[in-house]
Amino acid sequence: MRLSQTFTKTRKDAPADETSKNAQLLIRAGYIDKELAGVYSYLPMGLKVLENIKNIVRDEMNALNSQELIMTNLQSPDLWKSTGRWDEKSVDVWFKTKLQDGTELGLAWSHEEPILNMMQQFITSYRDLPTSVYQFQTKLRNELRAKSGIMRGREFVMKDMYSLHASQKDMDQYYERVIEAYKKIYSRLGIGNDTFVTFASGGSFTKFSHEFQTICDAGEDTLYVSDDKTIAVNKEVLDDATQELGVDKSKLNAVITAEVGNIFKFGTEKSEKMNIKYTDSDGVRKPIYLASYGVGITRVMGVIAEKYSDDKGLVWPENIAPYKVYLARLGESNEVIKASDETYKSLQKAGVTVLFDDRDVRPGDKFADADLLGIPFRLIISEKTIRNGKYELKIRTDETPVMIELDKLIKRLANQA
RNA sequence: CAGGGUGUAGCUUAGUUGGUAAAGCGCCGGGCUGGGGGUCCGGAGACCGGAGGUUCAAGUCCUCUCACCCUGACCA
Repeated sequence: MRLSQTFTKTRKDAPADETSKNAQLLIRAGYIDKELAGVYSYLPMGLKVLENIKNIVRDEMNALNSQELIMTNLQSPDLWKSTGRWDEKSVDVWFKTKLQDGTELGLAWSHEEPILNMMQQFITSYRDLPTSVYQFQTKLRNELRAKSGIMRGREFVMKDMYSLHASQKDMDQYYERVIEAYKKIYSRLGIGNDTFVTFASGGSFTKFSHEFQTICDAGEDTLYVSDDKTIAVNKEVLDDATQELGVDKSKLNAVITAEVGNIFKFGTEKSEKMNIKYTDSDGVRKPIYLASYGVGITRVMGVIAEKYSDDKGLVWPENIAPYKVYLARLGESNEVIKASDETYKSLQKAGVTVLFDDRDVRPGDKFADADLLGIPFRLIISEKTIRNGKYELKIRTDETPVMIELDKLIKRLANQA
């Protein structure tokens, strides 16, 4: 993409009404725009980041043989009434609306009931199990208070997966595979080392659920972690969980974290309430075992923005950066224009995503934008680099650049997909 | 939802005891520049969140209201 053709602009000042680091940086860089409190639009480059995160998650879900679909945002109250979750005393984040004829509708804050109801049409026999489906969906939640930029909004993107099984054992085994897949996801997203699988409250269906919590100052949770990082317990279940695990809680250290994923087993509780059943090999109708698995996609983006940034701006991990290279042309001579145009084409041809700063602005503006946007590699083409016959490459996190030949450069950048 | 705070140009802000709005950034035109948001000249851009009230006169005082932020509560 040529920067001269993008409509977004960077800015020096963050809006006064944004105090969270993630929103300040993302708005300054032109990745997102605030529409309402807790409601953000994703602009072209922000969307690229979001899609990159989704693609990593999608990849791992597909590897679990889960099938992607997409459910609706308008929901019928009937299903939710069957599980007692239409009542605002039970679920206090509902947005509710009406059709013109007065029929009540709910706006999707979750999709458990609708997705399971839909699945019942197809899953009727033990031969149909196990199966697993997932989606990336916009959830609408009437939170009393939105906060922390895109980390806790009233409208956000979530990946939710649901697995259906004929037995507890099968569900347990799949659940373990999902934990491993989640670990891979967070590792590929660049936050693996700071993300813990934790024991958390299981709500009414199971004693504990597992949360994936990432160390982040802007987070809302407190985790107690063992020195070797193998045990992590959410504060809300500290006493119960340490007792269950036989761990001395005084040996655990508190850290502030943000919840980036939550998985839990419903077992047969929910399918019994919703009457979701299959016919087993013995001809008996039995409730389906269910488990569900979420990843807060937009929240992950916020957490990464919080964690990977410095005083100059964002520092995207390579896997999710909107572009891999920021190609800055310094100078407006025909020679420099020609050389940079050619490099732009060569990189694209090699499959390297490039944001080409072809604007006629001062070098300082380009350096500042390259840093603020957080593109992993900055490549400079100028009279100087042309004279040297080499290109100047700087990694976002490095202080000093290196000089490199084009073929080596392309090899280096193209190999890092 | 409770408590606290803030609304003035696209953004960040200033605005005195009430007298019809000022600057920086950004934007437009031009000059000098050209490796870390440079500089100079000229210009456009705001019915001061909204409604009502007090007053000869309201950005400023009063009432109501809306929005946004923070702390807490809440958070399958």
